[in-house]
Parts: sequence; structure tokens; C-alpha cells
Amino acid sequence: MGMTTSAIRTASLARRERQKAETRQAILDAARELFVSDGVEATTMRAIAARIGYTPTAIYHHFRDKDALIVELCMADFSALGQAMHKIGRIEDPVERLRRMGLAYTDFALDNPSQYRFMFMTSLRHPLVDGSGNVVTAPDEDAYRFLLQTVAEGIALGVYRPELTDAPELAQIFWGGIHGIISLWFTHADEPNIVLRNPRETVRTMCDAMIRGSLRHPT
Amino acid sequence: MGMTTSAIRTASLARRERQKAETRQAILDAARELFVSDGVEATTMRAIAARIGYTPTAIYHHFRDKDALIVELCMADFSALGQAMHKIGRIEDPVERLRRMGLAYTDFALDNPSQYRFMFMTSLRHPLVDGSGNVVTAPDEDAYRFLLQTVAEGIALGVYRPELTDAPELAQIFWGGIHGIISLWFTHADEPNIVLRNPRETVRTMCDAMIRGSLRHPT
DNA sequence: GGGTTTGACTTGACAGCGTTAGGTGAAGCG
DNA sequence: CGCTTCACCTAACGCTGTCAAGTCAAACCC
Repeated sequence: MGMTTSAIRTASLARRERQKAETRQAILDAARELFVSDGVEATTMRAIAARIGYTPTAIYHHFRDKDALIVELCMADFSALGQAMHKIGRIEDPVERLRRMGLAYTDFALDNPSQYRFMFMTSLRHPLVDGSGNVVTAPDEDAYRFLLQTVAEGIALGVYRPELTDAPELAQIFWGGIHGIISLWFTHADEPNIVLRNPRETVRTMCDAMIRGSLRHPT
Repeated sequence: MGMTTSAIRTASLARRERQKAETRQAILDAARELFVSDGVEATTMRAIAARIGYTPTAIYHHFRDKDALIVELCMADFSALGQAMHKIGRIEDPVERLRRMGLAYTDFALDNPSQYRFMFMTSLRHPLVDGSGNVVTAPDEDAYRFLLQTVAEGIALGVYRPELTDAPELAQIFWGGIHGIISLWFTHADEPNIVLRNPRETVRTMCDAMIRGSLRHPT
């Protein structure tokens, strides 16, 4: 059962790369935990390294800098959001689908506040670059495209008012509206002077109002 | 033309306090300029001090820490926003007033992006405390109360749909919706994958849709 | 009017941050 | 077995917000 020379080489290489990938994943896991519990800003490279028993500088062999680490985690969250959106894809009526997407988006945000903060409440500086140096199109396109398509379907069916023919605008009104309730909640929930209503209910009422105000023939 | 002892004392005190107030104001002015041009995070205490020819630690004789400095500047911005809102106070129809408030709020935000970021897109940690140590109620209450009152007037007049009787909820839907468009614009305007529409127009369309969807008898 | 007190401001430093240059040592390779 | 590779470490740099202690002119009091 001997291996050829090249087989041994590829096996060794494979093991080495697997180990490196394991370390890389350990860094990602540790960073995720700390980001979620302490916040992204408050999490230090030193803390991430300490949690997995490495020196801070070890992280820099796997990620260019702290931002790259953050972006990498963001990508996973974007695709989780995309999946949550796609679960809704079945609903035939594009308006009801839109409503359900808004509620699912809200659930995602409120269940993953730390991730949401970084996905939509901060501007990522440099775009994600994959191993070969190519710019990766962010998969938040995914969820956004899905929203865009749902809105466009409604427009094509003529369910929206005649002056609302701009699918991106209509999509951004829905996205922005919900995002506003959520982000105000995240930044101002503890404000003593302004008592914010429960965001889930506020989003629900908002969705109903926006949809009613956008339909050609409100029900 | 001699002064009494006590008159001299108060004059001296007054001058000293005036000088201190001038330094304090110089700090605020320098901080404001740097915050606006470089952003709040990127502005260092050392840079603020250098701009007015003081040592960084001098700032700590006038402000507890960097956050207190930021909060102080925020207060001025909140009252500027409040004034912009009050300019609208004349309009009799509470619905049209609401619409105009939304547009004025948007103008304020887009004209003062750096201030807006800090007023509504970050959570201030410790509340503002005045000289005597009392907690100062933030004057963003002012603009918010004005919004709340405008919405409540409409509810009282019965112009909104019967299920929309919660003034804070309705107010937060409007505020949040507009805030969402604006904050998405600030954080995602440069995103290559998602082309955001002009925020002023998007807000306008959103306001129309939300108002139409909230009225008992849409026009 | 001279000693004392006050207080705005400086000096020099501390701990922490993200990040980097250079070294170490084990594993892979011919 | 010598040579190379490379994941990781040591030590440090420059930066940040912040503070304890000192300075020194103006203000105060007798």
C-alpha cells in the first residue's frame, strides 16, 4: 500500500493546508464570538489571538488586517441573510412576498444585532478580495437583487400606483424604511427621553402603511 | 471713578471666566471643524489642541473627555435641527406639516452629514451633564416632540386610519423611514454593487407613500 | 504690598491599540 | 542530509485617549 512520491507530496501539502485552514477558521470563530459579545470596535486583535492561544501577529498570516477579518465574517452573514430571503421565494403574490421579506429581514437584524450593525450600519472601506486577488461581488447583492426582483414583479403586474415605476427606488424605500426602524432601535433604544416602540411591531405597521400607500388599488 | 473692593473682585472673576469661556469656545470651534472635515473618529485630541496652540491635556480642563466634547457639539446641532423644525410650525394642516418636516429633516441631514452621523447613527454613551452635574434633557426631544405633536394632531382630527392611534408608533414610522434612507445613503453611497437613488427624491416618494397609506381618506 | 491660594495650562508619562520587521524552528523536499 | 519553506513568535513602532504632578501668573486677603 505504498504511495507514489507525488501522492505523498500532495498528501503532505494537503495536510499542511488543512492545518492552516483550521487555524484560519479558529481565528474566524474566536473573532465572531468576541464581535458578537463585545462589539466589533471593542474587540482587539490581541483578545482574538489570546482566545485561541496564538500571538496577535499570527492573525496577520491569515488576514491582511482587522478589516479583512471583519469583511470575511460579513460575507457569511450576508449569505445567511440571502438564505433567509430565499426561504420566502415560494410565495406567489409579489406584494405578500415583499411584506414577508420585510419581516424576515427584521427578524434577522434583531436576532443578529452585532452582525447587522456591521453589515448595514458601517461603511466597509476596502471591498473583499478573494485568494486570487479578484474583487468578490458582495452577496448582499443577493438579498438586494431578490428584493429588487420582487418589487419589479409587482410593477410588471401593474399592482403599484402608476407613478411608482422605478423598481430601485421602490425597493430602496422598503429597505430603507425598515432599516431605519431597526437602526434607530440599535442606536437609541436606551435613550431615556425618547421611548421607542417595539421595533418588530413598528416595522409591521410601517410595511402595511407603505404597501397600502404604494398599491394602485389598496385592499 | 474708583471701584469698590467687591466690584473689583467680581470684575476680575468675570474677566477670568470670560477668558476661560473663550478658550472653551476655541476648543469647540476647532473640534467642530476637524470633526466635519475628517470625521469624529479620525479626529484626535492632539489635533484639536494643536489647531488652537494648546497641549492636548488642556482640553481636559474644559471637558471631561472626548465624548463630552462630542456631546456638547451635538447639543448645538440638535437645537439647530429643532429650529429648522420650528420654522415649519406655521402650516395648519398637520399632514402637510408632517410632510414638510420630513423634507426639512432630510435637508438638514444631507447638509450636515458629519453631524447627522453622530446625532443619530451612533449611541452616545453617557448623557450630557451640565455644570452643576444635572442631567440635561437632550434637545433632540425638541424636534421629536414637535413630530409627535404633529402626528397627534392628525390623529385627534381623525385624518389617519382608525387602526393608527398610537402617536409614538406613527411618529417613529415616519422618523425611522426617513432616517433609514438617509443612513443607508451615508453608509452605502459608494457601494459599487448597489446603486442608491438620490436620497432626497427617495425620501419624497417615501413620504408620499407612507402618508397615503396612513390616511383614512387618501386624496 | 507681600505672602498665600487658586487654577489654567504644561510636562512627561501610562496602558492600550493596530500593525510590522526580523527571527525561530519544525516540517517538507531533493 | 543539507536546503528551503513558512506558520508562528519576539520585540518593537507609532498612534491613541487620558492622567498625576508640576509650573507660574493672576487673584485674593490681611
